[in-house]
Amino acid sequence: MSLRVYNTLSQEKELFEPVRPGKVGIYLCGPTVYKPSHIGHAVGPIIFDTIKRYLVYKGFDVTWVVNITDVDDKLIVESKAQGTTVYELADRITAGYLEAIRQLGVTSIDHLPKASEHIPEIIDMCRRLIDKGAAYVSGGDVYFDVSADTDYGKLSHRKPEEQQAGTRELASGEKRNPGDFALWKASKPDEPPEVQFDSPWGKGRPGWHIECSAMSVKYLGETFDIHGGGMDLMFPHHENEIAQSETCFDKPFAKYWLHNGLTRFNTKKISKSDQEMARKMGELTLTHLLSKHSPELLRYFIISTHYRRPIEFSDEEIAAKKKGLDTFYRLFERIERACRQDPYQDGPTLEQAFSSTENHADQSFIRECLDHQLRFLEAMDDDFNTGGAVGSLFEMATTINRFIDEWRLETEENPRGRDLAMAAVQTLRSLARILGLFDQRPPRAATTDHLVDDLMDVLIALRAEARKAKQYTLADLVRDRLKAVGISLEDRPGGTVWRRES
RNA sequence: GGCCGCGUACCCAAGUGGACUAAGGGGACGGAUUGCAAAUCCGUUAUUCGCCGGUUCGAAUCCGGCCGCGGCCUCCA
Repeated sequence: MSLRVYNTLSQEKELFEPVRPGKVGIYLCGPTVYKPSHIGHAVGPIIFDTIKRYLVYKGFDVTWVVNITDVDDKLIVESKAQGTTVYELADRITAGYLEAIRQLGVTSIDHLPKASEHIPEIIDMCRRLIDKGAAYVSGGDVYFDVSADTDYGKLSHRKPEEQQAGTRELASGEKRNPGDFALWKASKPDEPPEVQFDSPWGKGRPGWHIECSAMSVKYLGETFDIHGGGMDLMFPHHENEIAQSETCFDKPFAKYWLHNGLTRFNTKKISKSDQEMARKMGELTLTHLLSKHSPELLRYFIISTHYRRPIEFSDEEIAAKKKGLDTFYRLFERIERACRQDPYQDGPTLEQAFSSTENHADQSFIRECLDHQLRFLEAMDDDFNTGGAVGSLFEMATTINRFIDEWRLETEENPRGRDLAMAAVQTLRSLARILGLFDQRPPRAATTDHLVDDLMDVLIALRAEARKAKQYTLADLVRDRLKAVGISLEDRPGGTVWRRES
């Protein structure tokens, strides 16, 4: 099977072949850390974490870089407004961002370079561009000369002269062309000292795009495989990165450009600065969402749609997705009861344990599960189609549930059947882990107070007595009252189990 | 105005030239199971993929036009 990825450069799906055989370099544009991260900021990290996991699964040696932009106009404005320093603000926001994505299972980032820690590299790159005649100094600023890049616009498929360039007034009488962009910005007198760096052109700070070019070269080389980011970054940010880097090194920059769709609320892009969005922003913040929903649910919500498609965020949709996730949690609980083994403990998969079985009844179950596995992998090979992959996990869950039903594994001793079912669950988990799901048992929503467990045992025992005596009114009363306080009872073949609804 | 993306059932969402079935989830309805529920399983819920044309033996899928929604061209994940 071969991996195909959609490349924004060519606007079609291409066969994925890394620049250096066996090795893959990925650069993802991270946040500018001036305000708390929102749900949209989590999409890139979650998708690319999944992409890296899949590439590693396929045997590639992957290096993944996510930048932190901590020197920028917005940070200067915001830190002043808050009466703090640029770095205090940046550190605080960065910490919140990293903690949020860590909770969301984004664990595979290799480097998290900060712009402020790469000033020498940035200055060096500016100097090289000036030496090449592709950039010019003007009043302490350094601008990239867009006309020096003959194929400028190839990523976003637009020509600079066709844009509404006249609308952009900026304080840039010094630019030769309206399309030229700042590589280096001269410090203004009122700017905080911590963002005034020495340079050959006087005190100043990096422009917006240059840090990505400088840092990607440092960690991934002049040419690397995958560059990612939100679709809103295609122009001008990514376009300018290409212009700088390719002009500087005379080599192709990133081979594949992957752009994720934007998260929307009420059909509008989250982070848009209108009043309605401003009012809603607090609720769309990662910190707030993580206090309301489990990280696994948020990750599953994002992963259940193809990454290029825009996602509409709503409480209704989150609630619907939660019910889907519960299907898997219930299956794991069921397996645990039937097999008296922890399904979150890694064990042999079907392929590992039952590759050559003679039993006919076993064979059809194994074949069915492996067929779902194949579908999962085919979906992932098709431009990381996580939505399709999730679908095959549901089908595998149904297959396993049916097997448990048909073989009555919950009530009848059947060691072989239980081994098969457990191995199938391990197969499912081995795939889900590529998506970053079901790696660990989700923490119990309730308090872990043993008194609650003991009291529930008492109630269930009393209700069992009532049922035995056919006092169903009483038995149902217990169940209804518990339901009202958020506890549901299930009378299963092996006994009554209870669950706290969260 | 230019460039880009999206439009599949009640909702979410795969599929992007022919097979398998237009996946899967939520919801609703019916059945098995259950004392009744819950959970689980089985079945039903798109003869049709925004609209109109075209190409083709064959189109949700390719081409053209139109309509609707959104993004970018200024800071954005």
